[in-house]
Amino acid sequence: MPELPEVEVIRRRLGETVLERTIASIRVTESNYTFLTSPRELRKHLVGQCFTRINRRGKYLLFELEGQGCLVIHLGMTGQLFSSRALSPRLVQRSARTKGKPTDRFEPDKHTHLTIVFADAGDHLYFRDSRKFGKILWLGAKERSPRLERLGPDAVGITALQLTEALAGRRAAIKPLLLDQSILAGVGNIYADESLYAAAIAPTRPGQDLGPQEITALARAIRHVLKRAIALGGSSIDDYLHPDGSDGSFQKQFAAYGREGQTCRRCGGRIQRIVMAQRSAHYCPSCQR
DNA sequence: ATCGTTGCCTGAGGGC
DNA sequence: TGCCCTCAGGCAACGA
Repeated sequence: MPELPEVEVIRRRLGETVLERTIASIRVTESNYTFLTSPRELRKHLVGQCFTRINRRGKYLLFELEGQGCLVIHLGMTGQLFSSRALSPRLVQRSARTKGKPTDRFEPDKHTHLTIVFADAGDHLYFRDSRKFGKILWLGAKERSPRLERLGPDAVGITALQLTEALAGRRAAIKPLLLDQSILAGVGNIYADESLYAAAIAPTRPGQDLGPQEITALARAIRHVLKRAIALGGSSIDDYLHPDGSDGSFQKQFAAYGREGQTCRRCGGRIQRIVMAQRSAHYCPSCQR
């Protein structure tokens, strides 16, 4: 599930595929996919234009057209963005499965909702999203999107002061608070668990009960965990892959997430999984306080 | 204002 | 082998 590090890695690596190339056409699959901006409208804005820059806000990617606005993409749970040159056995297997026939390379399938074709006849860009939680919309230069306006400060640069202000008066547990994109933008379930582990704070602690030292430690842990994950290319579990089809490797470094029943690397205790706000939280009850 | 819950969606994996 | 069930979770919308 793409969170800030995965989205950032895609942002950095997608440049060579999409920047400064004239868009020839936009293809939509059999799609009953819900485009927040209709494909017709997207075509109107994009065809004949070039993306000049890719920005990121939390988990949102913003593909800018100089001065005109941007194509906004949120990957949701299973969204993927990759080049038609991507060679990935996993990807090929999946498209073969959904197409019901064996193929030796990726072919757009029923989950491939959008294809951006460039005029230079090089590779094109696919957006694929089996669970359809992803979002695609056009945002004009002077338009504002409530989705983006709502976002809190970007998690990778979160300061102790920002976190202190955000947590003041919050009775809810710290774990669901970290997942709230209006508090800080970019953290999802994996990195919330990993950050709380790194800061040795239990996910069940009410936000307002964290002391200054704990908040400082937590802010530092969030920044550190996210940067380290970016450096390792993100976490490839389930659907996430790089635009070229390769995998990230941060999943090999998980200390808490997905390690239920395994030994805590810090204190030798046992990692536990509990459910909070309908989501799993993994932590070590003996050293996360 | 804040908090917790629900629904959206489909593939994977377990049990039988 | 195949069927049914449950689970995964980002986010908006909802009710309390």
